[in-house]
Amino acid sequence: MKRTHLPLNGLRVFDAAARHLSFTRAADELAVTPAAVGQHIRALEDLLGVVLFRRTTRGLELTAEAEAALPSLRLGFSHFEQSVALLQVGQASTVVTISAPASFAARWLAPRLAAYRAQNEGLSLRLFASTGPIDFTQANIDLAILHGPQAPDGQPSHLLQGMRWRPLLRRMCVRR
Amino acid sequence: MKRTHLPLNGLRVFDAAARHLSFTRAADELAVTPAAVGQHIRALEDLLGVVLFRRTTRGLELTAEAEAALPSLRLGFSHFEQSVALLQVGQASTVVTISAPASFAARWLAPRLAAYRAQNEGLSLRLFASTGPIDFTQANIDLAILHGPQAPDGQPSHLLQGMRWRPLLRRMCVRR
DNA sequence: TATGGTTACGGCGAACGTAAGCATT
DNA sequence: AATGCTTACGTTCGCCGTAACCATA
Repeated sequence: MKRTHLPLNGLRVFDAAARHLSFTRAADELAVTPAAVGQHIRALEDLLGVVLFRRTTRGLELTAEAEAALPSLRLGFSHFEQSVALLQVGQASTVVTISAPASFAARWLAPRLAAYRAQNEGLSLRLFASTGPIDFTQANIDLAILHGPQAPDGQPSHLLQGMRWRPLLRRMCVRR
Repeated sequence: MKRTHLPLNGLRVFDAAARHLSFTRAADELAVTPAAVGQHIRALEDLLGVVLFRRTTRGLELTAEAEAALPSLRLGFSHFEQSVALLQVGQASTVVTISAPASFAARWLAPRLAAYRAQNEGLSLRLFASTGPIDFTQANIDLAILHGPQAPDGQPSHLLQGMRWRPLLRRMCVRR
């Protein structure tokens, strides 16, 4: 089946139900009702033309087909989790990415940053030298320092040493 | 991020957009509009707090974070595809699973089946000896042969040699 | 002017919950 | 009775399309 048409949500429900061997407990994990789980599994079985579970009066048993497919499915989820984890590297609260003009970064910021780093064990600072106007949609910047006559489009800025220091929050924060 | 909360559909859109480096072409692949793709990507970026694409006026560029996450994401999809393929083993039109009483299978069916096999190169027949009443929700049976005074719950059946031969189609077929 | 991403808004259908039912222990 | 899957039915909300907008080449 082509990637475009994979029943992703159905597969997730299948994985949960198979791990718990119970629609009820799977529903609990997924924060839905058992009926919703049953509907997903039924839809998946109908779509693929394969019975996934033998329904016994006390719980479930996996069919041979389901058993065969589960290892790959779980590998798939593991890779998805890893992928999202990689996306969120730099999102950990201990990593801050700062953009600043190259000269300012070198002469003013870097020395103070070194001291700050020394005092904050475990805090990771990434420093980017900016070349032009900062666009928070262009990179994953947490904090930008730049200079100019005025802050663009009314974003909050603070005067810093005769320069303007602009704590332009990244979109994640700005948007509640 | 926990498996339960992975934004699966968003990740699929991300994968498509990253492969094409274009929301428009990704939308084409996914059979939706570019607006829908943009909405998914935006939602994913907001959810994860990560910018995935630099929007240039002519197309897209991947951010470093996105670049780092893509290999795992694609591995994940590959495993999902393999998993579904495994589920559908036995669904290929060249594989038919037949359930029949053990004695009937051995004495009547097996010899004829052998001949039929010989005449139909590439057709794979799986034969299951049934022990009790057939329940199509209990296994992945394509065709069941059994005997008794009457077919259960009005499912279509054909008289076969003084026994009742019941072509109880599996759910996939019955339900259009 | 053509291309392509962005935004606002409204409609529709899939997904869900509720509640009742059924089978088994 | 208690557990647990199933089914019917009504509702809701997420996804999508439309259409207008904006920026660049």
